[in-house]
Amino acid sequence: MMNKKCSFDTRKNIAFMFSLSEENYLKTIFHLEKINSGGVSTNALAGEMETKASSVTDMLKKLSEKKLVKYRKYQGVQLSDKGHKAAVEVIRKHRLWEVFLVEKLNFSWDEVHDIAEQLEHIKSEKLTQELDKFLEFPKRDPHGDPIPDAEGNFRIANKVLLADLEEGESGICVGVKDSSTEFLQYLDKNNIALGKSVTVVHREAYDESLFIKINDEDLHVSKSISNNLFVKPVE
Amino acid sequence: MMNKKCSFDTRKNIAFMFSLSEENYLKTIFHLEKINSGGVSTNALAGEMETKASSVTDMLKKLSEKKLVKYRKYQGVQLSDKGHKAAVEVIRKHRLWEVFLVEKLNFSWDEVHDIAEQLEHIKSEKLTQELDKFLEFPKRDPHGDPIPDAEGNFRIANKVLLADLEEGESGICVGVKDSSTEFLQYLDKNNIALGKSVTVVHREAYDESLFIKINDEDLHVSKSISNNLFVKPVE
DNA sequence: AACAATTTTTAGCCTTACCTAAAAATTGTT
DNA sequence: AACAATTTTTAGGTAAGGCTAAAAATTGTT
Repeated sequence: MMNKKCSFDTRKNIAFMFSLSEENYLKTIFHLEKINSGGVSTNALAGEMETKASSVTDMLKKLSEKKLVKYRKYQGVQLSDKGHKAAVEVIRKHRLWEVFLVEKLNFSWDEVHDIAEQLEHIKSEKLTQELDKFLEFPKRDPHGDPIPDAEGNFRIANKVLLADLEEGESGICVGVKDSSTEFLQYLDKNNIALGKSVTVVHREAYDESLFIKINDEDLHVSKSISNNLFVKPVE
Repeated sequence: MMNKKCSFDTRKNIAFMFSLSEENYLKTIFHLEKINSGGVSTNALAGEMETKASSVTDMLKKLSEKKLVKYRKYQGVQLSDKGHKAAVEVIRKHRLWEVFLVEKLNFSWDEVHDIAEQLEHIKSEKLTQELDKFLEFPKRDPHGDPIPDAEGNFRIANKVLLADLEEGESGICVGVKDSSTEFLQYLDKNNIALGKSVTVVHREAYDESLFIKINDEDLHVSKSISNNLFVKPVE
């Protein structure tokens, strides 16, 4: 009675691991756990996945049966070790493919998300490893997010929001919090890129906007900008 | 009542084109049309797709409604222009990814099929074009099969089976008919590779085996080998 | 502590892409 | 041309992953 169908291919019996949908849930639970650690609520998950709460409940039961999450009715959900591992693997693939698209195929950083969202579900351990090697084991993706290694360990962190720097402090741009096309293109337009050095010259108390110096040019950015750009504080 | 779900992603509304399953049917119909041109039978399709005839009938109705095939009950099926174009696009992507895996990620030619089977369904025209460019517009995949260009035209052909060469004739190995791991590894073991030159020294009448010379070494191959290796005849 | 508001779950349906079993059409043989 | 064999289609079901609407649990307010 076992059906030979699997998550990505009707024909071949490369039947392993998790369905596309399961992987997307695990990934999203992972991201939501980061934001407000503690259990993730059904509604939060529904919002993030653009689906209905009832669908989420169904899936949580399924993930729970597979021991991928710890789930208690009405009490939200948490990844189990097994689920955490699976989520990190998907994230690793997503970010490696983003590096590939930008570094090798001339994509800009605001174009890669949707394609990586597809590529992250390709099943082949060897493919992931060889891609990692081909890209020379990058530590961050094009948006500055850390790429876990083959064992699932994130090797870097140490980033703060530009908004959190004090007057006079400096940092190197290392990532973005908002990955929307609009924000990324704003950065491009104003010549802000990862790797560049930025110094907070003055903070306008009234609206919390910042006067910054970036690569010797002066720029005035609103709170909603400084709140979405990560920097690695310098010295 | 329209559902925002699409073929590959539960979350994003990149809702275009065809489902994974539809693409696999189109691709398989294309291959079967090559072999014995004329309509493709339901049973042939069921055999090739490892599914049941009744499932095939269901899908043919669906493809027919979408004008991807010409289908008349009990009379088999043929690709329409639209279906042909879609099938060629999938084949183009499959073969480009195979080149990528072998040329850039150190895969051997017998390992790439199953992964390319997944990658061929990734939706992004720009991705396909940029990949083609990155690979420097290859004309054949690692098994010697021709890669259609962006307009869907196959630019090469002119290959015959080694088995069809006469005594004394020569050719350059350009492709394989059987892509099984077993056959490909047999070729590797005997130092037969695409691009190499081969000459038929003598044909054994009884079993149709061939005594050949390949890169200055003598080799005796059975009919079932010579019948699965394509060569481009020389002069 | 009770009641209202909100969140979450349940129950019952839908669609895709499979399946089996039975019916219908086609093909091959005499 | 008739009948048997084969092929193909129809009818009715299943599982995954969605949905809506209603019921149940939790939370917040007085």
